[in-house]
Amino acid sequence: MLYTEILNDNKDFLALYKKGRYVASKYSVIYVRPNGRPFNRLGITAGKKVGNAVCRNRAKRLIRLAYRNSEVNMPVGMDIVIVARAAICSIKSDEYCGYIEKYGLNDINKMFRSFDVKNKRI
RNA sequence: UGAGCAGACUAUGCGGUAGCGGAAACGUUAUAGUUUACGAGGAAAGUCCGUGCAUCACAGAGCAGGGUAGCUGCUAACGGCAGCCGAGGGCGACCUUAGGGCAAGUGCAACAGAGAUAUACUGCCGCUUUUAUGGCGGUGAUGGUGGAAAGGCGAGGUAAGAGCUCACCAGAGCGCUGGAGACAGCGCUGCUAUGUAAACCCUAUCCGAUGUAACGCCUAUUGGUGCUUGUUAUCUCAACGUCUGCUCGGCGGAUAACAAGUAAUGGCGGCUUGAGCUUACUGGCGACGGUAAGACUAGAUAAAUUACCGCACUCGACAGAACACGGCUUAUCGGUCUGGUCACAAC
RNA sequence: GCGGAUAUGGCGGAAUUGGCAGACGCGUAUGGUUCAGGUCCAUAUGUUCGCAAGAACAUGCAGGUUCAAGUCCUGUUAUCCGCA
Repeated sequence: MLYTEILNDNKDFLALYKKGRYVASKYSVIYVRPNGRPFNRLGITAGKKVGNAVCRNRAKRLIRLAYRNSEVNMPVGMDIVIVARAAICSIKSDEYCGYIEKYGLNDINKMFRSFDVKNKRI
């Protein structure tokens, strides 16, 4: 991945859930927060509720694929965590990629701008 | 042809495009990049057992605690497997089986019933006496209760009865024969001994603890903290710590101050060449063993096998390695093969 | 990776050494009390079959031991928790 590192630390996850903004949908929940670095950091969560190990792995793969496909259009300098939901196992990858390109990108950009405005005011 | 039994194998296939993981080669000061081959399972799962490996402790003994339970073998080991024995089921192929001991001791057996591990309500019989009831004695055949009533059933016997005697059957002990053994067969003795050990327990046998986040190596920096070593001071010879829960016993004197070293964090190793795999021959009824040849075939650290397209068909189940291996158990769409059995029909 | 606990009516929650399971409380339904409601009192309340009497099945699920299992043993499913 081009501008992206892997978000690894439990502290960062917790901070995101507390202070970040989020968009929920049927398949996933996206949390976003600016990190003040020249690259993005991506974390993926697939909890026990999603399904068995095969399901969880598939969810993670789909999310990584979708992120890779639309990475070019993303803003830079964000922490992003995507939480998988149970419905993601039963759909094709096309559907999820399409969803991310159509709605997810929009939402992320919106949220990113809203953070920007806040920072300028301060 | 139908039904049924046992065992083995397999786990959609092929092609294209893009992508992921570590490895090798090329390349670069170094990144980047390019190419090549490789890249989840029969259960990878549950974690129910057993091993290896690593560390800790080693001075051992006893008790406690836990596992196993027909015999003989196989194995690194096992609670696994194979063959056999006993018991039970099936017409049969075959299947199931925690299958030592209650004839060492203790406990428990509700309700019902006279009585539940030893007695006597109704009976039956004998003797006695106020002759219509009581007393004494014998009896466990009769009645009902119960899961179970003192081996079963028949005959003899008796006042009535009773293994009291006898035949057959079941059980126990002893002897002989066969077998490696579990056990089987035969004979004799004897007269009986309720069930429960998946109740405590007894017998035989096995078991140290912790798990690769173990553990080893390298490394940044002040202070505090833990550990180790050295020096000094104080206290004393029985407390404290440790060795498995306890006891005996063993080992370390203890506390404070100062100095030096070390650990944490991160990285690397551990990490995959193995009680392994394939093929051939061979020993054994079999589990399994032996010999020879060949190949190297996942090793990640938020964690890699995917996505899409096309074709084919029977339309694709359960499901994803995290130190490794041997089993067991559970989940599973189907398909293929092999060997027995029964029924019907034909020859 | 390692280890532990729990499961009983609609809900909470009993049932001691195996011995009549559905105690007790809440809830629900019906009736009474009241002008009306609440409170209070009484009765009923697992499922199936049955006119009824009653019978069968019921302690997460599947087996086993026992005369008898919620309780003992084995396997399994779900939920919850702990350690690192």
